[in-house]
Amino acid sequence: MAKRPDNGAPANARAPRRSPGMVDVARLAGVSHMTVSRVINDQPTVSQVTRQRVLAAMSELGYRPNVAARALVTGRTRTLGVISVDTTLYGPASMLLAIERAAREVDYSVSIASLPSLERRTLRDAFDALASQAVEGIIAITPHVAATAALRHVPKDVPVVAVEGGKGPLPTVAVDQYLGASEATRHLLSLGHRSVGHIAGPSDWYEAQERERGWRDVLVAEGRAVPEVVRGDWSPRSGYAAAKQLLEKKTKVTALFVANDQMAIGALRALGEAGISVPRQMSLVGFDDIPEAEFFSPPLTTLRQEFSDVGRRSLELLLEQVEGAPRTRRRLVIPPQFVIRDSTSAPE
Amino acid sequence: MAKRPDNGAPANARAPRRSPGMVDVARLAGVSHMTVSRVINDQPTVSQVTRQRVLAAMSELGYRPNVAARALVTGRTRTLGVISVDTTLYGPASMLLAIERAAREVDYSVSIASLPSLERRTLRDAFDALASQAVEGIIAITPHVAATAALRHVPKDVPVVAVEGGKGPLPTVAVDQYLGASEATRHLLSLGHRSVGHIAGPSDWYEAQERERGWRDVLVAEGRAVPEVVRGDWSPRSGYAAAKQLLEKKTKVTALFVANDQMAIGALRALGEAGISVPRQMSLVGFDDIPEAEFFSPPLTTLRQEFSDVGRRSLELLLEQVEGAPRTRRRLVIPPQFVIRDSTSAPE
DNA sequence: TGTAGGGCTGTTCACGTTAACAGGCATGCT
DNA sequence: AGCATGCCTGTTAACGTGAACAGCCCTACA
Repeated sequence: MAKRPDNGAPANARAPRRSPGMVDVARLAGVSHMTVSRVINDQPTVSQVTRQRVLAAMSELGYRPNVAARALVTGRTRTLGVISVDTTLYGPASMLLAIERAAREVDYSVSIASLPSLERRTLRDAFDALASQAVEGIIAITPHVAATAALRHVPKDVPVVAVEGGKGPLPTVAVDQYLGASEATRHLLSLGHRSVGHIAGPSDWYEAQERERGWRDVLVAEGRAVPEVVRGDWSPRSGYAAAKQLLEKKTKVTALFVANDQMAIGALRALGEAGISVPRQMSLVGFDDIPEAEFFSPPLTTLRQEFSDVGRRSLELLLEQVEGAPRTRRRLVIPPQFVIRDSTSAPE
Repeated sequence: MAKRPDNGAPANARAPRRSPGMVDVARLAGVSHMTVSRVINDQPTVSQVTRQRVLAAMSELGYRPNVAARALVTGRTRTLGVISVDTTLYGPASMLLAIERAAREVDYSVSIASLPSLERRTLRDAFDALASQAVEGIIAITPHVAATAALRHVPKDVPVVAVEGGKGPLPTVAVDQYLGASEATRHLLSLGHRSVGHIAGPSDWYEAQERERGWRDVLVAEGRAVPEVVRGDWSPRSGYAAAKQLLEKKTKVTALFVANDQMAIGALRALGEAGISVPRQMSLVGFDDIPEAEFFSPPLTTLRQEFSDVGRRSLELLLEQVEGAPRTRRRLVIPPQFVIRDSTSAPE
């Protein structure tokens, strides 16, 4: 791209010696390059003495197998890709971490591609970036319904596992958001609250939809009023704004189910500013159990998602496809864990 | 590794057709594979008509360049590696995200390797994992002093940039922790506090050391008493424990500089439980400005680190090395930004 | 008209590895 | 002794791409 002269520079300090290859090792060990290959790949048909000699030569030369050459001939890269939304969020970050750890354990490396926004175009870009690297499989942490939908229109020549995606044709790992939301709502009702308000996540997120649905269904089933939903974008700031907005409404409520912990801390702040005491005047339940939740004021009742579990499971599912059976259409659902702390109580 | 029969299965539904290569495109377009190569690499010496024909053939066949073959012949992989500690923390996660975005923009892909613990052995493993993939450069987000030290003993054939590492032989990008800590401490003193307590981070973290040093130096310079430090591990829980421990000590203090925001929320909780009002009876300053900090009760005065900036800069530094000059020994220091909110005030 | 030169295209080779097959050399059996 | 067998090792041929060089044709100029 950049035009350089590239000719008038005789000072070729670029590559004084290129890195040693199998032939170099072979020469030093007095064997053929093929024997070196066999040693590297742990094939049993090499005598102990030869193996030792080769090993010695390898370490003397600081030999490293050339992955490109290997990939070229085997057609396998032992690389996996992870597509993820904003990896700054606690959930995606934890999953990514777990995936990488588990992958390295079985000798796969992990490439990442983040998703700046939620357009379909963007998912394609991320997918292509990964596919161009010849990853052998992709885990898509794409909680937007739009993104999950876009996943269906993606080339089928590379295995994909969706995490937290809606129901689709792909193997999926997800936490049971609906169940968690139901539990939260039922818990609040059982404490004696007449109804429960809801600060929801962005409407195009699968998780937000499910949590809202779980909440709504319980209220309806129990014959309670269903207050109007206020919506945030998962950020503490939006939770703050949502709670403020909620307080201005006529519909008074004594309990609030907030779709994630970050918004909950914003809500907590807004409630504090309005002089409303939690849980005395308002009960609050969050979702996620981020490490901070236990130390909110008051400590937050919430639903714990085992993100690292989700990450590990999604990798398992992916490897199944990469190494084995052609198409699994499994959907793995992991229940969240209800953690009761001090932000919920009976109404005054 | 796994022994399969692999012979008695005539149903070879494995690879009905292998993916098309340059020769296939070339044949379809009626040119040589070399012309296809030229089109792909945007070389100007291809006529418009030919180029169009090749392009058409490529898209008809769904051709994707084979990165392995390309890497084999060029010796370049256009892959970068990021080694990072616990990417669940807000800082590392933000940097990783910024790095990936910036890298993709210039057509590099990013592989990750996490660091389970802080032993030197582990850093070597991570480094090796990346090096075996033939990454062209590595960004090491390794705030442990031990890890940074270990970085020195790493093969020199691949460019490395250290992020938040101590002073060493490597190019480095870091936030000025010392400056931030000084500012925080001076701010508290200027409000009228006699001295300032400190909840420090783990002693083997470079950032923790610098923040402690900045705090201590200001106290000493101003001739104030230097209270004993209590140490946490960055987690909210440890901040909670540290604050509790601090309250039991005889040395009473009216202001506290906490080494990060997560510990600050733990401390806030402990203070709350002890009936100590912030900022009336105790002023508090954190570090990082995580998104939640603004919504603590009360909103936290803290030092903002522009993590995405750090990430972007470190990538620039790395690319300089990868693509250009042989050895930069630059150290880029970014000042943090002091954000005053409601957790600090004059003492009662 | 001859020829130099530029624009465009093709041929050949090398990159470092694994797959497939071909031995060589003992050993053990008939 | 002859031959099969098993263990170990080597030879050769891909894999798909880019670098280097060679050559074609057409134009411009002497």
